[in-house]
Formats: sequence, structure tokens, C-alpha cells
Amino acid sequence: MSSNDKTWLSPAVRAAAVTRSLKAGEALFYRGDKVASLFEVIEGHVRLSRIDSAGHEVLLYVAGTGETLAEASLFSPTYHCDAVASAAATVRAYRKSAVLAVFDKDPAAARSFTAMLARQVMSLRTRVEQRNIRSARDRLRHWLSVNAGADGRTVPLTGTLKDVAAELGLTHEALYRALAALARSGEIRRTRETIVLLHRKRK
Amino acid sequence: MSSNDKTWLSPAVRAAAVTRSLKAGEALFYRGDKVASLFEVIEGHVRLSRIDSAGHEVLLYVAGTGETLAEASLFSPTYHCDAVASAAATVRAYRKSAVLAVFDKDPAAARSFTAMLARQVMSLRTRVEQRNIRSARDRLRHWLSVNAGADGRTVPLTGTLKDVAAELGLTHEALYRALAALARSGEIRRTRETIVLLHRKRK
DNA sequence: CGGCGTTTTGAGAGAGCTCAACATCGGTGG
DNA sequence: CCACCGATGTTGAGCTCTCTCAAAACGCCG
Repeated sequence: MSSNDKTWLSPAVRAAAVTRSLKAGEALFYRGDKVASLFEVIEGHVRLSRIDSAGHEVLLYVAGTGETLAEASLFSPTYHCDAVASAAATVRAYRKSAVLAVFDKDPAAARSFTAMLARQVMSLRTRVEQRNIRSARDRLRHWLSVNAGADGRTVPLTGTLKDVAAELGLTHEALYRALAALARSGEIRRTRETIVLLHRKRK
Repeated sequence: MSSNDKTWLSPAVRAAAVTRSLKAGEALFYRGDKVASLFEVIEGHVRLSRIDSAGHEVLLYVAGTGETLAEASLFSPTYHCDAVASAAATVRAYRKSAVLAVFDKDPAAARSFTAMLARQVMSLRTRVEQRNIRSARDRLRHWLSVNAGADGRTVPLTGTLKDVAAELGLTHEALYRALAALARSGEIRRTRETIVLLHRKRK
């Protein structure tokens, strides 16, 4: 989702921000809470998820160091998902009212924020498309293609494979098997922290 | 996805829009092209895709009737994917420069656009959540809950059930069976154009 | 009445999920 | 230094569920 471009956060708002530490499992906010702030992750990871009617956690996004979360909630009275620190984490809170005030006075900041949202929309659309793929192997292929780095072949592994499985909407077993199958067929090569696409065959 | 609120499109921009017909397989733009316009799909579907390093098409999104595409490209000098009509389609083109000019002069329009993007982000997250539900019955339940009307029980059927199946990412057979099962168990009641939730049991 | 698309129902097969066992890797404490 | 422990990574076996292929009833329109 890469919310890395934060030019929309003016120095004034940054100065007024409050830093907060979270223990593992501690919540930043819950779905339905009144929106007070949006957050930037300083250290650690924050899981954005919902609990579906079957009681299962549905992972929406994992915000890592340097990323922001709940930007979309700026225009909503309440949060639309839960935010929980998966491990000890530090976040900075920017007050909603302050951010909106800046947008009124600084068109460039507002425009930068809009651009960031537009990128998120694209990213989410891609994820919806990914979920349409039924086969675990093909879904993995799609993810690898979309997440390939600049060379179009190397995919960095940031978190654990279990996190990747959750992002892909697969059980971790299914992901392991799909990875093993692609590695066996020579389609990819795995190292500890990257996956390299070898795309040998052309059909 | 409901990009239906287009208050950010001022009458002036609307008036200057160009309607264009696409034949099946005809391209709207290619990756790397200079961004000239953003588009609204009037009829048909437009496939947004990229070609990966192995020469395979990676489908990013299929924009349907009423949806906009290339919003994010408003802030980019070039398009980042290909847009091709999968069948005959009609689109309306809004010139990038015109849209941006309006945003500069009319903060309310700009803000409206930003809010629309924020709503899209939330809506897309909901859809991702829906696709995470494996069971056809539970996915249908989720959809019914989300789409229930004001009374929280009545769901209007706008298109055909096949359309609903596509929206849910299920085969139409699976949807029919899930509907029949819920009706049999007394969880819903169906009429020609609505589905009523009876939510009898609490587990 | 005769197509054509939607709605239903049936049977079989494939694929991912569940449950289970085990390996691996850090980290922790004796 | 080593035993222990928890989480991640890996593989196996069976089961359930959806998909696929098929066929038929239904509704709409020319």
C-alpha cells in the first residue's frame, strides 16, 4: 500500500503529534470508535483487521515502520476496522481536526494526500483481483508478479511467510505447498529473504 | 464499489467530456503513455492489466459500468498499466488538466474528490474482507448483511442473480445452491426482487 | 410457437482446508 | 553451553466444498 510519501503532513501538524507506545496485542482503536486521529507507525507493526461474523480475523493490512494508517477515516466519523499492535510498537498520533485544517490552508498538502489515497485505491483493486484467483499457485504467481521489484524478478520478503499467507488469503500450509511446487518446477528460486522469478518457459 | 457520487465532477468538466466507443480488444491507453484523461465506464467492461517480465498478462482490475479508472494517474505523468475493452464498451473521458484545474479553483470539489477516494478505500476493504470468506453460504450471508436496506433485513435485487454471483466471486450454481440452502433452513425468504433476512437463530 | 438467457438441480472431480506430526530457528534461563 | 520453549516452517492424509460439465425447467420476447 506504500503510504510512504507523507508530504501531506505539514511540520505544524507533525509538531503537535503525540507519541504513544503499544504493548503486543494492545489496540489503537476499535471499529466504531469515534475518529480522533490518524497514525504513523514509528516502530513495529500494527495490524488492521476486522472480525467477521464467523469470528475469524480478516487481515486488511499490516502497517509497518514509516507507514500511516486510518487515513481514509479522516472523512468518516468512526473507524471502520480494528487496529492492534501485533508486537510492541510505537506510533505517532496526528489529530484529525489539525490535519483537516491544514488541508484547508495548504492545497499542496491536500493534493498530496489525495494522491496517496488514489494509490491505495489501485493497490486495493489489485488485491480484490488477486482474491478472484481460485488456485493457490496462480494466486501466488499473481502476487509475485505484482510485488516484483524494479528488475521484475526479485520479490523481497518483509515479514514472515505466515503474514504473506494471510495477505494472500490462503492457509499457511497451502502457501508452503504452492511455494514448494513452484520451486520444484524451477519457476522460482527461494532464499531466506527473497523470492526470484525464473520464468523459464513460454507457453 | 459505488463511485456513484460524482459531485467532484463539476458541470464544466462534464460538459467538456468526450464519449468514446471501444470495440472488443481496443485499447484505451497503454502503460507508459502520457496521462491525458481519466475515464468513466458508461457501458461494458475495461480490463486494467500489466504484462509481467515473462510476457504474461497480470490482471489488476476490471472496471465495470459506473466505475472510474485511472484516478490515480491524475497524479502521475504516465499510465501505469494497460486499459483494454474486453468487449464492446463505452467510456467518457475527462481531461486531466481540466479536472486538476477545477481542483485548484474549487477546494470543495477537491475535497469531495478526496472523500470519494476515501470511501472507495473503505468499500474496497470491505470487498477484500468478503473475498476472504471461503464458504459460499457465509459469503452470501456477509453480502446480505452488508447490502441490507434501512430496516437491516431487506436486500433488493437489482440485476440478475448471475450478476450477484459475479460480484460475490462465486459461480452462479454455487450461489443458487447457497440461496436454496438458506431458504430451506428458514434463514431467508425470497421473492422475485428482494431477499428478506429472517435471522432466527443465534448461536 | 421457437429461441435465448436465467434459474435450478445432479453427479463427479479437483483443490484447498482441517487436523496432525515433525523439523527448524531464535531466544531464555538454568 | 545446553535444555527448553514458542513460533515459524514443512509435509502428510483425509474430508469437505466449490468448480466443472450436463441437463432440464422457467420466463421473456420476437
